[in-house]
Amino acid sequence: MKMSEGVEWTAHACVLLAALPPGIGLPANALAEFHRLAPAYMAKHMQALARANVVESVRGAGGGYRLARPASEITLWDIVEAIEGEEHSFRCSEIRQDGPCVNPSMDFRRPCEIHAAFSKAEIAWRAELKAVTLAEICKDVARRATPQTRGITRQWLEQKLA
Amino acid sequence: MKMSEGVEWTAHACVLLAALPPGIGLPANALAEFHRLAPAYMAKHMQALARANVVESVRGAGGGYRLARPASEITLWDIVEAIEGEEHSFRCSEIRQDGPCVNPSMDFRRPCEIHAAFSKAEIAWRAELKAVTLAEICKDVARRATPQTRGITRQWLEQKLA
DNA sequence: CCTTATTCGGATATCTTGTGTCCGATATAA
DNA sequence: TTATATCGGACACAAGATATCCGAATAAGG
Repeated sequence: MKMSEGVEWTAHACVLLAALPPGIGLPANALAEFHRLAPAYMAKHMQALARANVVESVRGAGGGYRLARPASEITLWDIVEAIEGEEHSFRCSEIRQDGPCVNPSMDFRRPCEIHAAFSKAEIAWRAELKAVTLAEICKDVARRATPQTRGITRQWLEQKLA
Repeated sequence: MKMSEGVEWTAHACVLLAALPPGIGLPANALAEFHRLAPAYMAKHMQALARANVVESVRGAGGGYRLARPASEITLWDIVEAIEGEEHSFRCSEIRQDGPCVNPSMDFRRPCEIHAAFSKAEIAWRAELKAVTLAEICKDVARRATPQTRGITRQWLEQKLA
C-alpha cells in the first residue's frame, strides 16, 4: 500500500512548472536537477504524465515539458492517476462466490458489503485530492518564499531557459 | 498503490468469525476453506491480525482464531492496519530540502503543501474505514442470506466446531 | 502423566511490481 | 543540411508481495 515515489517527484515538478509563465516549460533534466533527483528516472515519470495529458512534451532543442492546461485545472488526483493508474487500491476478487456453503439461492448482483465500504473510502480519498489544484499549492509555496529564495530561483530559471 | 489481497481475505474471515457465538473461533484451515483460499497463506495473514490484537490465537487441538473483542469494536481500518501497517501511503522524503536553489533563509519546520494535502486525504480515507464495524457488515450480510444458505452454513459450522 | 494429534508461528522459496539506466527516434535551431 | 538537444520506449536490477513448508507449542485422550 505504498504509493510510488514518482508521485512525490512529479508533484513537485508540476508545482515548479506552474510557477513558470504560461506556455513555458523545462526539460526533464532541469526538473530533476531542481531537487537533485535521478534525471533518467524523473524522465520516465514525466512520460507517464505526458501520456495522461497532464503535461505536454516538446521534443528537440529548446523543448521540454509544460503544463497541458492552466494550473488551476490540474489537481493532485490527476497526477496520482497518471502515475498509479485509475484502479481502486482495494481489489475485490469476489471470493464470496466460492466455497462449500455457496449455493444457487445466493444473489451476487449487489456488491458485497466489504467491497462497498472500501469503495466509499476510496472515493472520499480521491475527492480530497481532486479538491487541491496546482495553482493553490503554487500560491502557498510562493507566499512562504523569502526574497532571497525568489532571487536565487529566478536566476536559476533564467539560466535554464536561456 | 495496490492493497494486499490479504486484506480482502482476512476481512471476509473476520466477518465469518463475527457471525459465531462470542468466544468461539475457527482454525485458519477452516477460515481458508470457507472461501476456497490457500490455507497456508491465509494462516500467514491471520498471524498478522493476531500480532495486531484484532484476533486471539489458541494453539493446540480445538484451538484456532477468535475475535479479540466484540465485533462492534473492530473496524475495517483495524484490519487494514494489521495487514498493511500504519504508515501513510504517500511517503514524503523531503526532496524540497535539496537542490541548487535551497538556501539558509528557507524554513522547513512546516510540512510542505503537497505533503499536507496527501495527509488530509489519507485521514479522510481512514476515517471512512474506521466508521465501518464488523458488526454492521455481519448484520447486512446476514440480512441478505436466504434460509437455505443459513441452513447450509449452520451445518458446515457444526461440522467444523465438532 | 505420557502420547498423539492439532494448530500456530516463523523461516524459506518464488514471482510480480517498482526502481533505475541506457540508447535509439525525433524535432529544433543554427 | 547538420549537429545538438530532448523525448520515448526497451532493457537490467532490487524490493516487496505471494505462496509454501516445517518446527514449536498446546490441548485432548488414554
